[in-house]
Order: sequence, then structure tokens, then C-alpha cells
Amino acid sequence: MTADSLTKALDAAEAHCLERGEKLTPVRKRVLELVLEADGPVKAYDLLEALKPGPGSAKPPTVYRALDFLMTAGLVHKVEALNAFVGCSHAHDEGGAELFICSTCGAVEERHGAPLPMNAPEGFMIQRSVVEHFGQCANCRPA
Amino acid sequence: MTADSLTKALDAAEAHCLERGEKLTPVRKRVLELVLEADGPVKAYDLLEALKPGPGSAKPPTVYRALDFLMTAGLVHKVEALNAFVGCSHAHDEGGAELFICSTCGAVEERHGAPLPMNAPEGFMIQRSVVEHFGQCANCRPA
DNA sequence: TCGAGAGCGTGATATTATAACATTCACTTC
DNA sequence: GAAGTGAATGTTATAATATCACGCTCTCGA
Ligand SMILES: [Zn+2]
Ligand SMILES: [Zn+2]
Ligand SMILES: [Zn+2]
Ligand SMILES: [Zn+2]
Repeated sequence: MTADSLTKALDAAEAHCLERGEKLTPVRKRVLELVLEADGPVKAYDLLEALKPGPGSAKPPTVYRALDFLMTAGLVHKVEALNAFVGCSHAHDEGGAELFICSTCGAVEERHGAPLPMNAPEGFMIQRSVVEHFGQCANCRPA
Repeated sequence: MTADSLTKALDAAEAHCLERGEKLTPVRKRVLELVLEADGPVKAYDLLEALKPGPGSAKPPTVYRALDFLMTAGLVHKVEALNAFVGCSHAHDEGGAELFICSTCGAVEERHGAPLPMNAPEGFMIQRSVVEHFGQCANCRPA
């Protein structure tokens, strides 16, 4: 992600939060920036490290609170199978994302558009779906 | 799960392992039994507690090793979003399961039959998929 | 002025998982 | 049978992930 598109994404995120009546505070914005800068899924404690050039500040709750906020706002997704987080450029409030994660280079592609399960149990009402595909992206795919 | 069907499942699991040239040792069998007995997803450290009526034995590696074995054998699935484990009565070596987990009663329904994503990125080769749906089962669904 | 609530700092702790090394045991081979 | 081998397990410690609980500081209006 270029510095320019990063700035744009952060501005868009800020606007998105305001629309929701919430504030993208400095800590939250910084965490989002770090997540977006990363080339792949990023761990909470790596964010924590990155956050504390400052002296005392930045303990686990700081980063987990920010991540919770960003996830609720639809700006960040958690990769459940990795305990890691990825940025979302779509800022969709609703609907889980479908993630394609390259195990080799770490690149993450995100798709939306409910891959509605044809085979849900009768009467099951889905509230949240976790869909994560792991494999090789086109670049890393063995010849 | 009835005591009878539990016994059958364990016997079937044992046969399944033998076919694969592996052994369902007492520890592994006991862990599988505990997972199958549970009405829903079960946590590793709950298994650990259940394992140690015995004096010293049963430390974390014991249960994690057993779970790794059982997952590789296709007898148990990990619910990534819960850090918990569910038994699988199908014993499918290949292909991830599609899980429907009731957030109210904890019941887990499993479906197979790859709902192949229509919208995978061009050239992406999927090796493993995590598909977990959370919501309300027919019984727990609000009127 | 003075709550009320959001956001955040801080210390402690809970939960989940693995590393590293020793021991046991079944099985093979000499 | 003695000795070697490898899988499984026991054991100790620690790493990695996540949350609780409490208090402080703002801002915003009543
Ligand atoms: Zn998204
Ligand atoms: Zn790749
Ligand atoms: Zn299964
Ligand atoms: Zn239910």
C-alpha cells in the first residue's frame, strides 16, 4: 500500500466512523495505520511493539480495545485461524468477509458477497460467518 | 450421544486409525471420548481437567498432542473462532468441515461437500478452508 | 459547577499453546 | 537375550494470546 493510498484509507476510515457517530481517536487511527501498512495478517503483540516507541504507554488492553473498535466498525477483520488481523478497505458494517490467505507470502485477498451455504441445517439462523481459505496465491503457486 | 453410539464411534475411530497405519492409544482414545461426550465445542484445558483424576499425569502437551493426532486423523475439528474442539463422526481425512454452531445451546452441526467459493481470486489454490457459521439453531431460534 | 460517560493508562491475571528434554515401551536385529 | 531404534508419553518451563479491574482525564451538556 502506497503512502498516498494509506492516507486516503485513513481519511475514509475517519469519515466512516463519524457517520456512525463514533470517533477514530489517535490510538485507534495509529493501530489502523499499522494494520494497513502490514503486507499481511498482523499479530496483536506486534502492534503492541510497534506502538511503544513511547516510554510507558501501550499495554495489551490498548491494542485490543483499538482492535475491537476497528472490527466493530468494519475496518479490520480478525483471521481466526491465525489469531491475527487484517485491514479492510471496504469498511462494510455488515456481513463477514471471505478471506483468501496465501500461506507462502502472506498476501490476503478479501471478497464479499455472501457465499450463502446451500446446506445449512433446517431453521438455522446465521448471525456471523467465519470463512477463511488458506493456500497459494497466483504468484506463489508452484509451477 | 448415547453410551452405545459413543462406544460404536470409538470403535469406528480405532478402525479408522488402523487403516491409516496409526494407533488410537489410550490417551488419544480417552480424549476423543471426552470430546464426543461433550454436547458442544470443548476447550483444551477443560479436557485437561477431565483427564486428571489421575495423580501427576495430564499436562498441556498431553492433550494438545492427542488433539493434533485426532485432527490429523479427521476425528476432531478445531473451531478456530472459539479455540475449541468438536468431534467428527464422519472421520473424513480430507476436506474441511462446514460448521454451524448455535451460540445459545452450543450445538454443532457439521456439513461437508465443499461449497466451493465462486469468487476465489484468479489462480488461488485452496489447501485448507475454515468455514464456521454462528447463530441460532432451530430449537433456540427466537419466535 | 458538576455529574455522566467515553476513552485510555496501568498492573495484574487468565487463557491458550508450545519448546525442550527425559523416560518408557514395543519392536527389531544381532 | 542384549542392544538399538523410534513412537508415544511424561515433565518442566515458558511463550503467546487475551481479559479483568481500577482509576484518571477528558468532554459535554444539565
Ligand atoms: Zn472487509
Ligand atoms: Zn503468495
Ligand atoms: Zn468432520
Ligand atoms: Zn441452539
